[in-house]
Amino acid sequence: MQAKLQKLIAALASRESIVLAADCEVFYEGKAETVLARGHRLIIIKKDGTVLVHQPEGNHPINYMKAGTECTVLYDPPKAILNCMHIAFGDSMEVVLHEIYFVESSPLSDGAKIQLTGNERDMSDMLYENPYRIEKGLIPVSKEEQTKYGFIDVLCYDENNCLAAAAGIRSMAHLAALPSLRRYVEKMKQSKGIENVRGILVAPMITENAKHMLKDWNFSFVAMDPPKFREKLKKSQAKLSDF
Amino acid sequence: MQAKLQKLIAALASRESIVLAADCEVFYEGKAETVLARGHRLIIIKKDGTVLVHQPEGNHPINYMKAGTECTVLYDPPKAILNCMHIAFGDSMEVVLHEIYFVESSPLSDGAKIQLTGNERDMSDMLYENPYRIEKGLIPVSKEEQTKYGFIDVLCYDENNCLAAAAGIRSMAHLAALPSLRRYVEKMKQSKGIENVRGILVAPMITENAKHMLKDWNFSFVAMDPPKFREKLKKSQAKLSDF
DNA sequence: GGGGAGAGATGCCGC
DNA sequence: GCGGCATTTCTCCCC
Repeated sequence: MQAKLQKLIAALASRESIVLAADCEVFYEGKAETVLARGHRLIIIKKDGTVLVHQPEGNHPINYMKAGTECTVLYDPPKAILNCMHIAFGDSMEVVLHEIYFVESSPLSDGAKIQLTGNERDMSDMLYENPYRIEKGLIPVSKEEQTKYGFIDVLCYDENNCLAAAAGIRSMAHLAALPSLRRYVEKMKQSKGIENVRGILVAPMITENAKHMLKDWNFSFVAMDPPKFREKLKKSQAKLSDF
Repeated sequence: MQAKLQKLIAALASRESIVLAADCEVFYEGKAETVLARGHRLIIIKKDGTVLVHQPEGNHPINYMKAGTECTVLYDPPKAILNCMHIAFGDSMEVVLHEIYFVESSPLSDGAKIQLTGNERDMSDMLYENPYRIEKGLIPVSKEEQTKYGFIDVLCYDENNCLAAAAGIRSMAHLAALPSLRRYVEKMKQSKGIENVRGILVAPMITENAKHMLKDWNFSFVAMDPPKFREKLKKSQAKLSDF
């Protein structure tokens, strides 16, 4: 125990990335309060002060502290205490270590950023670039307009010269997706003094409740999948072959 | 490299909890697609098939695979490839290992469940048990009614014998919190054939937009903090001292 | 820094 | 399994 604690204390001082496996209890107090009885866990301490406690199953840390946490170690035989405090957030976590199985650390460095495709931004771009996929004859006017009342993806005129606001959701469209579209349509009616502004929700799927609410408002739903990386890749390759 | 790979392969076969620190690239393909350039990371593989890739800073895994993932290792000098597949989800992640700094594993077991207080359930209980904190004269009728159109915390009659639906939010109340309350109030009006059903949102804080929307609907807002562990403790101690 | 909305959200519960 | 909703949500973007 003492040798492993020494290793842990040295690693904390050096600000390396640390992993330990231990039999421990955990107590958290902050935005909520939690108690976790004794069990075997992995504890990760990052150089920015992030602390994660992971059980041997499940995707999520069972307890965590965000970046900026200060960790101190107290040896109180036969147990040890890892004390984690985040002063600014008023958060504290206490890990009572009954046994340590291993401690490892390494001075990791990583500046890479992840590149992701198939998200809402790609959906929005696709709607603007291919309005015909929403409906024949649509002419885009503006894209991704951030208003005081919400967010709209594409504002268009339809073939009857009627204003239409289209909002895109990359996955299942729930009730929560609707108020911003509704708010925006209402605001357009008022500010332009028009009676008829259409609302169109574009998503691969929609829940029954959301469908009912759309019907109540006389809004439309258009089923469409979000673009994926391979499609984008194909498209950019096609463009290259044009030259 | 080869010795550490052997250790990794043995640990995967034994279904222990594994941690490795490595210089690696990561490619994911599934619900979206991601590319992560070379850098130093911690990789955690749990016995249930959860795989987490953590950069040396930040709370969240930069890449992950959920429980049920199958991992295989391929040695392709001078690099190695950790291949992670989740057939049922159609997800795959490839970790290209350029250098391994350490590999550790341990047969962790943990059946403990976390106990949490100060969440939305506690908020709901408090509203039902102390309706006077919302408004004088409220009489609770039902609690946490799950309806086809949404979720309501407490349904009451007020001192004028008017139906009032109260929804509690434990933190900042956003626009997204409102549609279910609205839907519920509308449904109550229709089903009971009543003109006047009140909607009350209870939360410690509310955004400006949500406040405006409430005003449009003639709903009320009541500011209230969620209960915390210490309060609950104090209350239960007070109850004990009654005897 | 606060507010609004998305996320490869995740996880839980209810039907 | 789908749907609705909470989460110590977290993170990004924009005012």
